[in-house]
Amino acid sequence: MSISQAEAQIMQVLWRLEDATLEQLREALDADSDWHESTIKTLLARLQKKGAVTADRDGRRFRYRPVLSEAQWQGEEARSFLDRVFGGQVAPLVAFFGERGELGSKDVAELKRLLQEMSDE
Amino acid sequence: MSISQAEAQIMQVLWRLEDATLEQLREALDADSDWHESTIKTLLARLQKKGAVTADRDGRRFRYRPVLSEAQWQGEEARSFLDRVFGGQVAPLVAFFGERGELGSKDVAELKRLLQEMSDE
DNA sequence: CGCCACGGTCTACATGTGTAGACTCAACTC
DNA sequence: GAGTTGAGTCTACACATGTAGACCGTGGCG
Repeated sequence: MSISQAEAQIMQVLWRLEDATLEQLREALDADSDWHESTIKTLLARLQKKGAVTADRDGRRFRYRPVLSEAQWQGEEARSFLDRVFGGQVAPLVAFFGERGELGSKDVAELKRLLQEMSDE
Repeated sequence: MSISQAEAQIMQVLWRLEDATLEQLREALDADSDWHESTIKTLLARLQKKGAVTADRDGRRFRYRPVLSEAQWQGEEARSFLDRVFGGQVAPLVAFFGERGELGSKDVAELKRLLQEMSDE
């Protein structure tokens, strides 16, 4: 099952903190979202139901821990995005950004370095 | 306004054919989807409402033509995907696929060529 | 020992989306 | 000229999602 955008925001925090209580989540999310506590609770419940996080009792509260890893999620998202929008190929995506001049020379250099590394192995 | 996944499938056909009647769409879509005619009609109506296609009368039927271009759509999708999943950067995406060994040597070569071109300009 | 607060669960509701039937209107056929 | 047929419009409905209130149970405080 795939997780929604709002759910992913919760996951981002969990990936960063490794695990967290509701309170920690509330604090962490306070910065970039203005969700009510209730909303966070709902999203957590949905994530549990989807099997993306587990909740282990820790005293009176629960400690939420990601089950779905960030890399796994990124992989799924990237795959479905590329398939949907760029026919499953990475090169056209890069070409696309290149053509639009959205890759600065620094990005180009960085990418070259990456590719060099890859072909060295 | 953004278009949904099913709507994008309709657009794919329109981008390929430049413009099309309902019948042509039905035929073209018959291959990869098993939508009822009604569904196609609904999606077309929604796309018109969103301003992504126009319908010009051509005799008794309408000729649908894309307003939203494929490149525009790809750009929006790519931007939102990268922001959401890879912090807005292309390099981490490429690195990600690289690490997972999902880039064959041919892909790497292709990407290198692209980058070479870019830095030549 | 009873109460309160906080965490957790249930319920709710609007909107978008996938999917499709029902209805209508104009044009081509006989 | 009237009926058929296909194109287009309206209505419908289930499910996911974003957002949030109501309620409930338990542990810590006084």
